[in-house]
Amino acid sequence: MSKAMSKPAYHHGDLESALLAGALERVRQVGAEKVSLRGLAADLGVSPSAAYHHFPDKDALLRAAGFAAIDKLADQQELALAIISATGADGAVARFRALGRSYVDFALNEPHLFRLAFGGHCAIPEGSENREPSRAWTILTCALDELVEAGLLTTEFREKSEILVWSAVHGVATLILEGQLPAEAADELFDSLAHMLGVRR
Amino acid sequence: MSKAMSKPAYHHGDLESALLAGALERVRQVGAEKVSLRGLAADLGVSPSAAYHHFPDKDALLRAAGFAAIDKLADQQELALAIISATGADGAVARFRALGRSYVDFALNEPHLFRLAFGGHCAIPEGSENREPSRAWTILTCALDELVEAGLLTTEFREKSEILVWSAVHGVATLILEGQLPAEAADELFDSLAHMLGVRR
DNA sequence: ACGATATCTGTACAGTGTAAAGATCACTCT
DNA sequence: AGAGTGATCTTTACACTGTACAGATATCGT
Repeated sequence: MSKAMSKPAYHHGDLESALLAGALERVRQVGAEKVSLRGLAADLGVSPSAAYHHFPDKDALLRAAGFAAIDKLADQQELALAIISATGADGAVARFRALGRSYVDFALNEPHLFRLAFGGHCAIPEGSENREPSRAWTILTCALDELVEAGLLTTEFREKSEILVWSAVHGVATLILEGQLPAEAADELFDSLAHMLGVRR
Repeated sequence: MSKAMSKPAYHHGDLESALLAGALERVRQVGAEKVSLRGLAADLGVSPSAAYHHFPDKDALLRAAGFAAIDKLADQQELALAIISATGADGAVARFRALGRSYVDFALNEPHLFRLAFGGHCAIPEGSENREPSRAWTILTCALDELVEAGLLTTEFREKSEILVWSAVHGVATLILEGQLPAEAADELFDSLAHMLGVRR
């Protein structure tokens, strides 16, 4: 009943989390389409088909790794928020900007993880009414709430801003990543957003 | 010296464009990671390794197909512009909105092509100074010019809008496609953009 | 007409995902 | 404690993949 708790178990330890961690790291290094289940199993000292007792598919393993990557992105965003707070940079605008920066930095520093997360492997199960908002979403809404509290953003305009901001930041990250926009585009975008939000009376 | 011009050539016709068209169609139907070079060759009545006289790699073929997909997207945008013009909808805003719609419609109607185009297969060769702007870019800038001419967009704000608008539309398309945003998010985004641009004095 | 060259075939190999059946260990129940 | 149960892993095997290499074949320039 206990799964993947502590390190020593019996045959291997616990393969499930080892597979997940290994897959995540391998994707991080060489990209999702170049990781082989067999190679991963070999590195873990386990037989080629051992993984099938923990994941129905290679795709299922990669999907799990993709969700872990999404989580890593959220971690990094929270870390960026913590850092900017410690730095003492006052404004809610600074925090807001730091969020955007950390998002595109993640995309550029970990392109394989970013593509794994948003490249079709982690599509949501389709009929999902009870979809809890993703961590990225809640982090974003909190930052927007701060802007509203600071009087920098109209309440009426706030709700519309959610989708706009997330889409813009995500879009610029992927477009830079795929070479469709130069790297400087990110800062220009942040300028536009700040100008656009901060200028509201 | 002539490559891939007219239909009848000698052994097969011209394999190069047949391979490209076949790859594009197969990706369209089942997704890039499920097309096999061998299966494609078999369907074309050709030996397994025939493709290697036209493309150095399977990846090279897929990359070529990806660029074709990008072109298809641009085609669809121009078609959307033509339609909205014929409809007689007056404003530059309507044209602008039609562009956005066609972009996310393409992503949702042809998810596999969209992912092929922006999923890492078509990254730009890195050191590209003389990068001519993509068709999507020029189409977008033209639409923005129209908005400026119509007096709906400040010239000062226009330049910043380019990156913002493209990023936002591309972002919302991929986020919807990956299930991170509901389909209605696209229209809400367009509202935000229209509000944001049109409201400028 | 005749080489030169581009195009395609045949064969082969290493590597892949995964299905099926058997082995091995931890744990539970009496 | 001892037997059985179920989870975990191994072995073996199969169909399939991308692609290298050595020839065959048809086309074109001269």
